[in-house]
Amino acid sequence: MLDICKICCTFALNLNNYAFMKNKRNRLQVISEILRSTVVGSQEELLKMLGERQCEVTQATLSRDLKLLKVAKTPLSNGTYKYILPSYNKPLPNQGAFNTLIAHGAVLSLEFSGQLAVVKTKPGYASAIAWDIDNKATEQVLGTIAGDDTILVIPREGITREDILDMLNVTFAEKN
Amino acid sequence: MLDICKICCTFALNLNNYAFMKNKRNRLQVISEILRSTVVGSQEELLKMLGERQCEVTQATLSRDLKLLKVAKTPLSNGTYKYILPSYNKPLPNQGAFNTLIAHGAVLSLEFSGQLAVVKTKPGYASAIAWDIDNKATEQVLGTIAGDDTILVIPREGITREDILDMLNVTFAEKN
DNA sequence: ATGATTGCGGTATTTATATTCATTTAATAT
DNA sequence: ATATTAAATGAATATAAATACCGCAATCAT
Repeated sequence: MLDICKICCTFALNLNNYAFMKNKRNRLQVISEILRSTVVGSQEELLKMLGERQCEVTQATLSRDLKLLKVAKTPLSNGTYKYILPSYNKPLPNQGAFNTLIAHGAVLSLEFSGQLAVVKTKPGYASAIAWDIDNKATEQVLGTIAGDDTILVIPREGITREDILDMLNVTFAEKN
Repeated sequence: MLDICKICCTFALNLNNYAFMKNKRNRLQVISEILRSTVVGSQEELLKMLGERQCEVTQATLSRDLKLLKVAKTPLSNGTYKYILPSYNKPLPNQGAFNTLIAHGAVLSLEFSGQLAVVKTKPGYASAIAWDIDNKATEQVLGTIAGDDTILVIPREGITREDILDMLNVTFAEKN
């Protein structure tokens, strides 16, 4: 007897309309967005930002949310701290070049063989794209080896195909 | 007037002899090792582990150390937390000749993923080093694939990580 | 319906972490 | 050596973050 909660449903259909929403799901979304686009150094700070976006909660809830989202707190070089989303929903810094290449059809295919991934590219493009992958997915990828039109991607230990797919999906998604 | 601190020098040469060391440099090293090999959820916990390794400090110092090392605290799926090292100061997996080569700068790192090993080198060095490996380690190594700055080493079946490390140490010992 | 169950979220609190301040220790210059 | 400067550290404290506890509201099972 599957019955869908009307409220949840409503919100599910309005994921991007933050104005009048005050449920968890949306809040998590908002938190993600903020953390993706801003350097936030404490929960209090984040709390304030949430407030500005009509998400009024307490620090306790925020702490729970961050735990749920697996947001890590990491020191920065400038002596401050930053909350960062886990890699699979982390923005790839400087997405420009890589996506442009995809958009232009430089990346032809992606296939897996066991733990390894192979990216086929237009001739000559491999090293350029491999460099991008190296730099944007250091968390998932141990290294890449590029020939002329083929890149071998070696995921880190513990990284699943899904992880790699997620990582690339984010990238691929951006092209549209 | 460049004069090298004798103590630092000593310690630099004895990075693995923790027994009698109680300086910062070493402690950071120890902390790295612990975090690399253990799930640590709080500074207190880490503090205890340090104590067991003759690094007795206070939480204050530890906090500063972690900040220095840019260690992030991240939630795990099981509801606990973990301190994680940033990827760029990940393991220099062992000591010895190979590390000397690392120190000399041509080989930047060696990491394993499953049965495979990936060697990172300075740009342009990969094929040269791969060639050496190919020729001197046919017993352990099935083959290598070199890009510009990355070598994929494919060990033969039954060859352990230890074997590979030993091989590399032997192979590169002669070079210095 | 009605009681059970679950998940969310706030308050108060505990626990954990960062920092200030004072002191010691080590490096550098004289 | 000795003085000077800088780095490292501990004790105490301030700040930040996690959680125990409670109540509420929504769903579920009967």
